[in-house]
Amino acid sequence: MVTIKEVAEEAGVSVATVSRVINQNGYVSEETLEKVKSVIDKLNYKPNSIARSLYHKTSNMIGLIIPDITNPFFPELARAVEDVAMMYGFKVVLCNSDQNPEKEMKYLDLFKEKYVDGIIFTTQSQESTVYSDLNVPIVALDRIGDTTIPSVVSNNYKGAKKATELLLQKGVKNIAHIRGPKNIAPSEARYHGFIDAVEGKGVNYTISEAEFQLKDAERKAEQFFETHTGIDGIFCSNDTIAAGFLKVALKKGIKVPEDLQIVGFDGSFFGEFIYPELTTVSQPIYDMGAVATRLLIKIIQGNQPEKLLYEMPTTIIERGTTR
Amino acid sequence: MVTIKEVAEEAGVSVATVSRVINQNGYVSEETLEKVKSVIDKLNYKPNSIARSLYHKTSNMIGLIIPDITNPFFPELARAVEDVAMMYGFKVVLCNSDQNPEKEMKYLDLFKEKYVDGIIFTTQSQESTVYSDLNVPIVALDRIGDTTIPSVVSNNYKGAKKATELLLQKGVKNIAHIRGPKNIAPSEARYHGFIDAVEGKGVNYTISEAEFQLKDAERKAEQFFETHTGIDGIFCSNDTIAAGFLKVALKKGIKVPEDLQIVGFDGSFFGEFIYPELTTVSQPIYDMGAVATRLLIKIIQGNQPEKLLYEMPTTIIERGTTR
DNA sequence: TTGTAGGCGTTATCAC
DNA sequence: GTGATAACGCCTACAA
Repeated sequence: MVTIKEVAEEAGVSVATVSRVINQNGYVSEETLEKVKSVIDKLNYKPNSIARSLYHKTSNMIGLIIPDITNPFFPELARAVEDVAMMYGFKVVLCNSDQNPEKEMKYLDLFKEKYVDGIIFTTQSQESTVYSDLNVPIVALDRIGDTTIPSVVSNNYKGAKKATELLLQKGVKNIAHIRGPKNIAPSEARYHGFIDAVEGKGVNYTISEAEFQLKDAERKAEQFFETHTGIDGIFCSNDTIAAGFLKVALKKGIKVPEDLQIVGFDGSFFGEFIYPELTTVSQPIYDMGAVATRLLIKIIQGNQPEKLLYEMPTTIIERGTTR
Repeated sequence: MVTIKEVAEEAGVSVATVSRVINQNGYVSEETLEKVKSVIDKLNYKPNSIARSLYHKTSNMIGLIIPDITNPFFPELARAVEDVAMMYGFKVVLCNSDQNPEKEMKYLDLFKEKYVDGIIFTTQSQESTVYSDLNVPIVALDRIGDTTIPSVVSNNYKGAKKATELLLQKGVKNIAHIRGPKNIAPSEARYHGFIDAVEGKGVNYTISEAEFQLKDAERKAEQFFETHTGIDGIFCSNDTIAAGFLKVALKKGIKVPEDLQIVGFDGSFFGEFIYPELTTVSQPIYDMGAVATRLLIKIIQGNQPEKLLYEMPTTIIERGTTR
């Protein structure tokens, strides 16, 4: 690694002058400017960002905490964060928390040590690690509750309500909702959306529960179809659950969408991989990541956010599992 | 952020002593040890890793370059790298190169600036950015060609051969291979595996090509089924292509696996999401990431790798798309 | 317009 | 056993 000192020597000037050239501040004569620039090129000098960080207490890095990159929801989100951060000259450090508060704390410490300029975190669980006193700009993604932190979420309640209404409007008479885990905020919101769509409408409905995992969904589906008959519409709390129920239904010879209609939630890419293709409530995942990142950068740059809650709209994508 | 100096003052000792306590080297009397430790706890002092990096020219960070985290192959890989790195006290910076050499170079510069201790890169294209002269321990994942760099790959050739032989053994008479792009090494290796399995065996075979993307695969599948009749077995270069072909086949009312058998490659998670479940050649993705990371850390710690090429075995997972 | 020097937080060498 | 102190690479008052 070539240092600023070497550049200075080679150019026959002081390090201060080189520094001025790099940072384009202070006075530098045209002549020395050219000279220094050419030496920088010649030596392929790149300022050491560690040293810079030490001085500025800033790193041009954004820390991103997600539960698990292996969960299909997050790669796109992470990608959006990276892309936008990149555009503004920030780098991203990505960490998987596994919803484990200890791991989360560990990463937060890491971030502080590394002088990250800001943090975006996505954690669907409701137990709150302490984010308030860490004195770094922060934005929450897909999380509600902590009303003091600027948040970007999609409208889970409304999306779920619309999805349920779609099923009813398509003629479903006996509807089921397979809800997600109780301690996960979006799952809760979707449940309420469903309830508010069916309550008082004179339709039969039933509620089951499954984890956001294929294996568990399949297991629950097996049980479900044995104990429930006559169900002709299911709204699942996410696409993974929907995929599990669809699979089991097909295996049992149930005709989809003729005899059973299914709607998922998320707009995961794999919804198009399966056949019939999954009708789903699509979240603007990439946009959510992009909005959150822009918001964070704004705060980093010293501007106050205009509002604390950014609710992003969901859209229904009608595909093969509804008529 | 509380600094070593503040701890020293509070404890009534010099920074040198505090440093000794933190790093557990040099002599410190039992008494001062206790004193300093308690102050560290009380002030919740964490050594600043930027300052450490500056001194040590080391960062406890590993740089990971992948083409695109949005491609289902990579999240698991990234996860493995992170998990193993974590176990050894390293952090991971993840970057998406989009197979773009410029972006790659940019990240490599970033890594050098940040004193990363080592780099793992995965790039399926064969054009080689210059990795040799960057003077940082490096390991290649899923890439062949540059024989000077320690590499971890799965046995694409052998897996493809086995997959093809499986189809033949299941009674397939008219077999097709949908190969991946020509400039991607694994796709090339799988092609050769297929060829070597069918050549001279007296079976009819045909070759088509598709991108590793669902939309393109579907388009190619539409064309394929129109121009080819009597095909009763297809080996696809990856699971995404297989998913596309399966979808179109089902749409056309072709019975799978009765009239058409399909085998994919990768062992992507979504193979279980579709119905019938995809028979596939599974790569030990997580293990590949883990092995590469351990290898890298070994090199970082100054040990020479025993060999330059680590070939990981593939396994066939027979599921619903074969009889 | 340019250079000197102190400081960012930590570690390691060398005195004491 | 412990404490100054120089050094890591860079930036910026302040001096010249």
